[in-house]
Amino acid sequence: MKLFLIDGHALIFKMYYAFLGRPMINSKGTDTSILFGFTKYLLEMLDREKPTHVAVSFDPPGGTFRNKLYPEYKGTRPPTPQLVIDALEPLTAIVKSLGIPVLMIPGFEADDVIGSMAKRSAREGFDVYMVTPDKDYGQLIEEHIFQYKPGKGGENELIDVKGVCEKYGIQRPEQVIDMLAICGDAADNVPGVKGVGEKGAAKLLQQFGTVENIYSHLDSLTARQKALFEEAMPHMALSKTLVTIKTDIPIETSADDMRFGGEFSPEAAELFAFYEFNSLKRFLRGSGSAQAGPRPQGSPAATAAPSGKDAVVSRTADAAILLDGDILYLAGRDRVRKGSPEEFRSILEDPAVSKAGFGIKAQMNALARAGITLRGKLYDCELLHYLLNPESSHILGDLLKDYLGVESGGKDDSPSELSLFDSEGEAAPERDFSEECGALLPLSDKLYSALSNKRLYDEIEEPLTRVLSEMELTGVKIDLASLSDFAESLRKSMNERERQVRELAGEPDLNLASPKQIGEVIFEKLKLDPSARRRKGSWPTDEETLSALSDRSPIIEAILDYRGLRKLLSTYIEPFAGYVDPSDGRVHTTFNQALTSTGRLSSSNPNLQNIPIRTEQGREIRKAFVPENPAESVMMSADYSQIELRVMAHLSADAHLCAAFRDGVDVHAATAAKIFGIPVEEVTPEQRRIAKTANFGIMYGISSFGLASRLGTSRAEAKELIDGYFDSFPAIRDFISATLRQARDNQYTETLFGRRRYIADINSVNGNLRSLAERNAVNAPIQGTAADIIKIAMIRVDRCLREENLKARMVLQIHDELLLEVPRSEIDRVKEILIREMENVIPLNVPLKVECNYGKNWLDAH
DNA sequence: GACAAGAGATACGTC
DNA sequence: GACGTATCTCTTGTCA
Repeated sequence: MKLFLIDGHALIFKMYYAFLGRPMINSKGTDTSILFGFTKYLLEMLDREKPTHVAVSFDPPGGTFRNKLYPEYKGTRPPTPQLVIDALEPLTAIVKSLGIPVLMIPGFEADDVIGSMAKRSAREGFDVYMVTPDKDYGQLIEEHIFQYKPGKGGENELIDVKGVCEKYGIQRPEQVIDMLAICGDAADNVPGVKGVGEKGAAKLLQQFGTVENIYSHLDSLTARQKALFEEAMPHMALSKTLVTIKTDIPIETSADDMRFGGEFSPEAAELFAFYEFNSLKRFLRGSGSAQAGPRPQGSPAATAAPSGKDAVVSRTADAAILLDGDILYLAGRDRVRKGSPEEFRSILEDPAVSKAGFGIKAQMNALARAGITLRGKLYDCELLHYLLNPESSHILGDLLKDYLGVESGGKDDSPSELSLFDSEGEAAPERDFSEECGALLPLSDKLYSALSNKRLYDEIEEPLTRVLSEMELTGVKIDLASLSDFAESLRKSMNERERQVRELAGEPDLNLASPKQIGEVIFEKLKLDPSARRRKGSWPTDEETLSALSDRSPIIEAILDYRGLRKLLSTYIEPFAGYVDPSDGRVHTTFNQALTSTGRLSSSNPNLQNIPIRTEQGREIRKAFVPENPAESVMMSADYSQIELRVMAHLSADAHLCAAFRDGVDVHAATAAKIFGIPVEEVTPEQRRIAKTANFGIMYGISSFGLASRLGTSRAEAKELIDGYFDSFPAIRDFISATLRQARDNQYTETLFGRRRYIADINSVNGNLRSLAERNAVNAPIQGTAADIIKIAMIRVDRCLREENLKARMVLQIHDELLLEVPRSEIDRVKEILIREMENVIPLNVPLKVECNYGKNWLDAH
């Protein structure tokens, strides 16, 4: 892993001087020299060095701790040129638009931030490159920390431990501190020992090691040197402090926040157009709709740069919106307005006005239905809070209370009614939400500031909202006519089964849907299993229990058949008619983006993520998912092959599992070969099945008990299998222990992209709770990373389809699968896009593999 | 005491 | 491991 930490101020100054004689002025008369030079240098460096992680640090406005220690610090410098001051805000916006976090901590200079981040990251296993011409950084260099020094004419110098020691004639890089303290620094107005320069200092340091040790041996110095050092004595400690770069300031930004995927936000294109960086546009390949044109009122800088005074909570959105029925509330920082959506159309559609809100997707859909496109960056408090803690409840009233101390709501409102836009989409009648809307701005500021990994919001959840909104609005066509034929035959079989069961039971009025009645018949009347015990006062009649009794009586098979048929009819067939929108004949599900604890989406009203596929009869239902016009379009499905197992292979870096995926072999068979210690050709289907169950079981953090029940073996055998598995794949055992340790220490686990799930019960004294927590702890990063990956893929696929003006539309996401409706003329192109974008979301230790097929309906698309 | 609404349990579909 | 839905069954609330 390669982390580039860029000293933003140093680079700004470098560019200031570089363009001093020949400024670049754009068509609007703005001097863009520094912005252009900086951006060009940055992009070229990224392109050349291909870092995996990047961050830029700027000095914060206002003084630092050094000024407090020594008011004359940097006191001799001429005032900062206005061009440099003016460049800071726009550069912050540009850097952020390139997907690079800006590190700025009040009271500390960029070098302290970089020093602390460099040391921390080196400990975390990074090779760190500090991009700066400043010689002070030499003190930070160590085995995995380098100084990357921009030189003249595009040449860059890489300084390592050996390099810095040779340069100053010292033994250790830390001695740079002593060196600077002795020599002083005219630019920073650090006094040092007057009369002793680099050469003299190097000689003394070679002999004595440190400034302190020199003072202990003053008598060994020449008389002149002794006098000079004695004179400098009173301020030497201060000099040393001033030149020592801090390496221990806590920085919130995590490694994942700095991950650099070469993905630039659409704002980058807008900014490049605005500043007329025409020659740099080539770097923005495939990065969003570039809407050229001027940006009003200085946004996005307004949303980007934290003010020096209030850096803890930065301002996020420009306006807040809240749509309640036909009333739109629109809040600025000073007042709230109320009116019809149409009255606020221009603001709603203005991409330069960022908006705070709560549950924005539903409101975006409602606006879209009114012909209004909600544009601009969104700060959805529900989503932000979901990222902060996915498992807590996200209720606006509660958030206002918890984060702002605002008791909102009229006297008549019970707190639960404050949950706006619940499934009914209905808020309390005649309630005025002005107060809530006004509070959304400070709330979004706080939530966003509280987020440790902002990229997860900025680059995944926020852009995904629009994609999901589009998908919901598009909907999917269901061929009700074909379903009704199928339903008729199912109903016949079901009724026949019902008749059989009642006859075999001798109960003409038996309700087969009642587990209570079924239990009584099986265990009390027919006594099919005398050894069975009631659990929690009722007889167990689940499929597993009943299947075990299938040879005792034909009634068992008939009951199970009945249940299967009934499930299909009542869950997947009969309700569909009610979900079809009469205006377009399509079903519009709702994707809940802020619900699951792992980061997956869920689908409801209806749930289109659990349409049957396993059984022959169930699969039939998928035939009803068809394109709008079969002559023109097809259904296309693209699904990740074994994504969670691949994620586990990556996270654990297990050599065998990774190799199996890289070689493209059957992983379950390879697993079996390893566990059973036999050549892969000799693996039997049964052994493969066991290995497959084990693979999934391990991922779910399954217990020996759970595995035994899945495999239908004893706990002892299952335990043996697990042990054998871990012996064969020790890296996975290590991964699980490390994950559990992390969960115990932090109370949370994280996905590859930094999505957190809190594991509250991980240290519980209740064994059951603790075991469940442990399984959650292991499962969440795996399932969650897979969820992050497909979310990113959806955003990119959506972008590609737009950029190429394709008519193909995503209609469903089923966790590891995307379903699209694709015009026949676009089949090849869309297939190419799907495979490319989905497989290349992020490079892992193993390849991501996508299967893509199409057909006249969803079933045929597999 | 009848009825409705809500909560919880059970079962089962998907990934 | 993560979900959503249908159904039954029991409890609680409301009204006469």
